[in-house]
Amino acid sequence: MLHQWTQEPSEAIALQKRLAGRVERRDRIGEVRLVAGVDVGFERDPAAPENILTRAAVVVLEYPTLTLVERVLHRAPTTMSYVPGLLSFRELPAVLEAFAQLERRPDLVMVDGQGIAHPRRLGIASHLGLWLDLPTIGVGKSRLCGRHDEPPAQRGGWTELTDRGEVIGAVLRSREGVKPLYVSIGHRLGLESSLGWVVACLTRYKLPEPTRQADRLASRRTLAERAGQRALSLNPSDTEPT
DNA sequence: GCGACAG
DNA sequence: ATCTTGTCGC
Repeated sequence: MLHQWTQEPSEAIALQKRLAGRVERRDRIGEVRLVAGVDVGFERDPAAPENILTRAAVVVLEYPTLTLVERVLHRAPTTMSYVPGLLSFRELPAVLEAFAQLERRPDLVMVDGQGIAHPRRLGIASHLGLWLDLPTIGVGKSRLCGRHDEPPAQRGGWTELTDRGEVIGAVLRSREGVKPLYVSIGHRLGLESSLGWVVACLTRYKLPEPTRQADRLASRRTLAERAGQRALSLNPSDTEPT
């Protein structure tokens, strides 16, 4: 499947403004048995180091056991550079290709990035939710916009993330002693429910299992890179043996 | 005009 | 996001 997305900032912004009105901020979700996690990473093309490849990772976990049941890693040429606020236009094409390769359709999707906690209320989690017509949640590791107080120190504590007089998300302490997570509505789930699902998928780490597993897959070193690392640790010297 | 700015 | 080794701490 080929998705030729707009690379024109003005067009992308206009589209975001139109789509934002279609995002559903209330619960519209059925029984959850499969939860997906999405994350994207980048790597240099081994064949042509001057080119950068986008790596879209999607994992599907069974709920509530959080057992991995499926995973897809899709590589595609990177078409657009990173522009704050237009992340989905850079990463979604590859993510959609990955979803197309999935055998099972998840009931809920957690995305590494913002949902409506975005200048035009259409972060990558919301954009993906609309495209797939699935409930989604934005789970970001840092802030794009909005203001907030420091969330309580204990696990599960959270404070509101507000912007222009509107609550656009929550800043959640997913683990003690670590930077909080930025949770926001993606699509078809309210904020309280979104927080509930994220907390329900937390184990012993900072990230909930869906995005943590997707993270591992997206940033996993390639076989060649791992071979290189082994060579380095065995060869404290400089050049690689040929 | 001056900062801020998911990944 | 990615480039990168060791290091401080539970």
